[in-house]
Amino acid sequence: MAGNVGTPGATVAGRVMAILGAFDDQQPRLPLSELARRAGLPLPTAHRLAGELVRHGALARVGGDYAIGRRLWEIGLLAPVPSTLREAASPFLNDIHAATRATVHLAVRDGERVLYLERLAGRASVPVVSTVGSTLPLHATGVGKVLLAHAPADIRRRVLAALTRVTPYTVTQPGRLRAQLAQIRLTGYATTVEEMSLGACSVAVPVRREDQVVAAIGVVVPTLRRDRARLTAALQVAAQGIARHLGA
Amino acid sequence: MAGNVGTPGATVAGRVMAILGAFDDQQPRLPLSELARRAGLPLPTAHRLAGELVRHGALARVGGDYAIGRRLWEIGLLAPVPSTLREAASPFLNDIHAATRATVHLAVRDGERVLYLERLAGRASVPVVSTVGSTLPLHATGVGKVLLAHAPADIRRRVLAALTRVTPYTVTQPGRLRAQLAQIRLTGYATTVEEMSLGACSVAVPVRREDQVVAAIGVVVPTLRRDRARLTAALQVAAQGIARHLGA
DNA sequence: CCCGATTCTTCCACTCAGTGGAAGAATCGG
DNA sequence: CCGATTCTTCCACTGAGTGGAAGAATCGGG
Repeated sequence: MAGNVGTPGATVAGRVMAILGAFDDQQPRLPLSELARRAGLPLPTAHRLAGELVRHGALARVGGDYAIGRRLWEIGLLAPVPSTLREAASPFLNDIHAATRATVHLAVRDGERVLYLERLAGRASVPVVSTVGSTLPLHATGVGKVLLAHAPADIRRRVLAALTRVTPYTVTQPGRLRAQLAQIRLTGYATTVEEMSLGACSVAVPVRREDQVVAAIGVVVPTLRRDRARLTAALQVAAQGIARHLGA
Repeated sequence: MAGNVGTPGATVAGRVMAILGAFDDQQPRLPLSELARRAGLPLPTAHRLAGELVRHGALARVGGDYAIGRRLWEIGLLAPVPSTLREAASPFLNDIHAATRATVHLAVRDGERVLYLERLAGRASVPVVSTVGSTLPLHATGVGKVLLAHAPADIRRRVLAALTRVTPYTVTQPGRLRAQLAQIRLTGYATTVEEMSLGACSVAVPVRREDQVVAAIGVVVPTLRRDRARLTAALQVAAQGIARHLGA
C-alpha cells in the first residue's frame, strides 16, 4: 500500500506563492533545499514546482540556485529596487571612472524619460546637463537611446512620435532614430555626438538581468576624445559585472 | 454524461502565471472577464484562481476589478516603478503646494536612506537640504521617520544602531526614536523640529498601497509656522488620493 | 583516487484538488 | 420595469498533483 496523496486542503496557487515568498531582500537566490524549507514544502514537490516556475519565467536558475525571474519584472508594475541596482553597480562605476576619468552615469527608464540614478563627475569640463534624480528625454542621450532601444514597443512608438530638438545635432527624424535603435540592439552599445549638449559625446551600454535590460551605464566625454572602442569595451565588462552582482 | 475535466497537459502554475501576466503598465487593473480573456482561461476557472490569489495577497480587489497585490511588493526585489508613483502623486502634491505654499516632498525608502522623488519648493526661504534624487538619513527628516516607522524590523534595527547627529536637535538616542516611531505608527504622521536643518520643521504622512507603506509625502516649513494640524490633515487627504490613484 | 555525506533529480502508485459547462445571482443601462 | 451583461456558485468527473523512496550527481576530506 504505497502511493502518496496531496496534502488535503492545500492549493497549488498557495504553494506557488509560498515559493515566490521564500525570496527576499537578503536572500535573492536560494538553493533548492533552502527554498523547500522556507516554503514549507517537501523537497520533490518544491523541485517540481520550482522547475515549472522556471519554465514559465517566474524563477530563474543561477548556477545551482533559484532566483526571481524576468517574467515578474515584465509585469509593468514591478521594477528593481533602486538600492539593489545602485549597490551592484557602485564598484563597477568607480572602476570605469578611475580608468577613463570621464563622467559616468547609471540610469533607468522611468516611463518615457531617462532617470539618472548615479553620476560620477569627470575631470574634463564637459557640459553635462544630467543630475542624479533628474530625468531627460530618451532620444537625446546615450543611456537614453540604450533604454529606448530595449523599451516595450508602445513606449518606443510614443517617444518616436514626439522627438524634440535639443541641439542642432539631435536626431528628430523617427526613421533615422529607429534605424539607430536597431543598430544599438545589434551592436550592444549606443553613441551620441552633441545631441544633448554641444561639446559632449557619449557611449552607453545596457545592463541586463535575465535577458531583460534593467538599466544602462554610459560615459560622457568631450567631443574631441574619440577612443570609443576602449570606452565601449570597459562599459560592457562593467555591465556584465553589475548583472552578475544583481544575482542573475 | 456531464462533468468537466481539466484541460489535459495544463498546469496550475502556468495558469497562475497567465493571470499575473495579464496585467501590465497600461492595464494595472482588470475586470474578471477581461482578465479571463487575457489569460486565456474559462471564466469560472479565472474566477476561482483569481480569488485564491487574492486570498494569498498576490492580487487585490479594487472595486470590481483585480490588481497586482501587496504580496508581490513584499518580495524585496520588487518595487513600485517610480513613474507610476510620481504620476499618481503629482496632482495631489500640486494641491498641497498651492494650499500651503510650503516645500512639498515625495519620497521613498531606498535601503537605509530616504530617496526624494519629487520636490516643490516653497515660498518661504526655509533651509531645505533635500534635492530630487538625493538621499538623506532616515532618522532626521519627516518623510524619513515615516518610512522608517514602517520599514522591516531589520532595517529599523540597523538604522537605530547608527544614529548620526546632524543638528543639536537630531534625535540620536535609539530609545527615544523608537518611541517616536511607535507614536508615528499610532497617529499616522511624523514631525521634526530642526532635526535636519536649523530653522526648519516638517510634517509627513505615509502613502499606502494595499496596507503597505510605499512612499511618504511631507512639507517643510519655517520653525515659526505651527499650523501642524491643518498641514497634517491636508497631507493625509493627499496620501489617500495618491493611494487611490495607484490602483489600490 | 576513493568513499561517505550531502544535495539534487527521477520514478510512480494513488487520490483529491482542479476543472469548466450550466444555471443562478447581481449589476447595469435604457 | 426588464433585457443584457457580468459575476458567482454548483457539482459530476478525472487527470494533475503529490511525496516517500530510490537512484544520480556533487562535494569534501583523507
